[in-house]
Amino acid sequence: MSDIPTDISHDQHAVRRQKLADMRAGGFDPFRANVNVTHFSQDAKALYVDGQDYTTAVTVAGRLVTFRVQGGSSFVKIQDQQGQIQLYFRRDVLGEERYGVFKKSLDLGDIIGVSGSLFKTKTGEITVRVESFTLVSKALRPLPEKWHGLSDAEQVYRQRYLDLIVNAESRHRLMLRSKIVSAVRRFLEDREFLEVETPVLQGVAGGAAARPFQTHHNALGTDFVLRISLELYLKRMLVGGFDRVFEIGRNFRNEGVSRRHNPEFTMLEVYQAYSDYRGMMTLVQDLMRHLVRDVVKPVDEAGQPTMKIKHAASGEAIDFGAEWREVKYKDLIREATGDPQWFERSKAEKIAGVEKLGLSVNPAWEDFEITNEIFSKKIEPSLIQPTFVTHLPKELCPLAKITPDDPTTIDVFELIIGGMEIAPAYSEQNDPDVQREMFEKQAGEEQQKVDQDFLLALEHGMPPAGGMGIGIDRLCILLTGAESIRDVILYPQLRTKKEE
RNA sequence: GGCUUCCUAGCUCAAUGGUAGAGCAGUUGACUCUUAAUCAAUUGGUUCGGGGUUCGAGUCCCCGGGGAGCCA
Repeated sequence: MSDIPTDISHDQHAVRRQKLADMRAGGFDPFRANVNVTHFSQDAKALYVDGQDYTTAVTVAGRLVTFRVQGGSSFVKIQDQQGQIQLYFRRDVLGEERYGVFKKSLDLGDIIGVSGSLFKTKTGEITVRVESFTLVSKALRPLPEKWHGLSDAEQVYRQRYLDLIVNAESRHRLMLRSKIVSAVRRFLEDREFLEVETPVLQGVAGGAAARPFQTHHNALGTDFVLRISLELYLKRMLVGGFDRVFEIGRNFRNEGVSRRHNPEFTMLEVYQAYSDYRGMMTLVQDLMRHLVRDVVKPVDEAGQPTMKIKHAASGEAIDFGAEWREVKYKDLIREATGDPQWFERSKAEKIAGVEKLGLSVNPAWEDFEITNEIFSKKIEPSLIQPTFVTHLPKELCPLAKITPDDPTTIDVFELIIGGMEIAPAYSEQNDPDVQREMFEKQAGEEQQKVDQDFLLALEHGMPPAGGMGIGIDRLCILLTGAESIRDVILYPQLRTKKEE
């Protein structure tokens, strides 16, 4: 049958191709076969009634991940979306010929469907005793090592499917991401938020300060940029009378790649009319606690439900259940510099102060940029427990309302968890004249970057509103205890490999 | 973009500048309740690519490719 010349016996690809060729020569082509699956693996196991062996029939399918042949009986495991299930093949059940096919033509990695009945083994594992099986896809390439899995980072990212097959942690983490996104949708829909979709191709990259990707539309003869933020189009929805809207979508920023940055990343933005930044505080806290309690469901050492998740980078346990700290930006700066009069200091004094903290700044920077260097380099990374930083300097964001009793700050918060910015939120600026002034000041020489169409929309009247953005990737880093954004993105951006 | 570091069999990893090895996987055989099954035998290498130093390079040096970490 499988007459494999010894000179290819070392080449697993060649051996598998030979097995496929033999099968086809024998009249069976796995790539033309299929199976009518009745259950996923765990659902099938749940059907088993204790003491009632061989009474429940199931048809399950999946990838062969364990292969243990011992003469006339064999145990194998297949893996599907729900996990693994053990199968028991016996010569006296299947007959000499089919059992021979099972032993000779199947390999680890093949995808098979089997029909049989459930029983429990001596060691207590619910197993399918196979009465018939079909190969429905031949794996021509071998799986990575069964015990250590795949650990080469490059292969994990470039061939994520292999990582998902052999690394249970990755499978679990990336499935958890799906569940988190789904739960965010349901949470918002339950509160009457409408999900909308706004343009990715935009004429002006608004809503944030970042370098966009450029592209071109041939038929329109127009240059476009890929969006860097969802903000300005969602606010137009508020003008249009959609009072509670959100979008979960991809943003693109043409900047560095790091453990916390991927050029394309997923943002959630939420806008709620007649709310403000304080309303967003309640919303995000409720959302995050819901995600921890009902989706991530962490347990402590004793196996009891907890609201704490271990922060991979610091090893500290982040407690989502405890009261979240709220602190003003300026107080954090005064605390970090040990200078109660920091904001009254001259620029030269500020530069000296920043350098005393071991940071270097460009003397051409504005005062607020110098101060903000302390925030982003010293303060932010140290805020591991959930912290609302409020009343940021107005220069940091042109889209928020000025604080009524302090014209130098804005009514916003920045939620920091695990040393990362997770969610900024504002009381949204809805005064078209103030907004125009802020935009023009920010654009400076580049007035063409002002989104005039958005300002026109504001002139039609936007209700007062609270708005918030949440970086979904970073949220997933936190909630899954991942170390890098690449661990929560299925296909993180890598260099394309050049052919020799 | 800069600095540091890594790239060895399908996978996970070894190898003072001196004959490239192991485990898993593969191949052949034994084995009808295994759990990283076990037992016996056995195949498998352009050491990322190119150049250099050396009697001799996986190892040292240079150029290039890719990954990771830190920085910008």
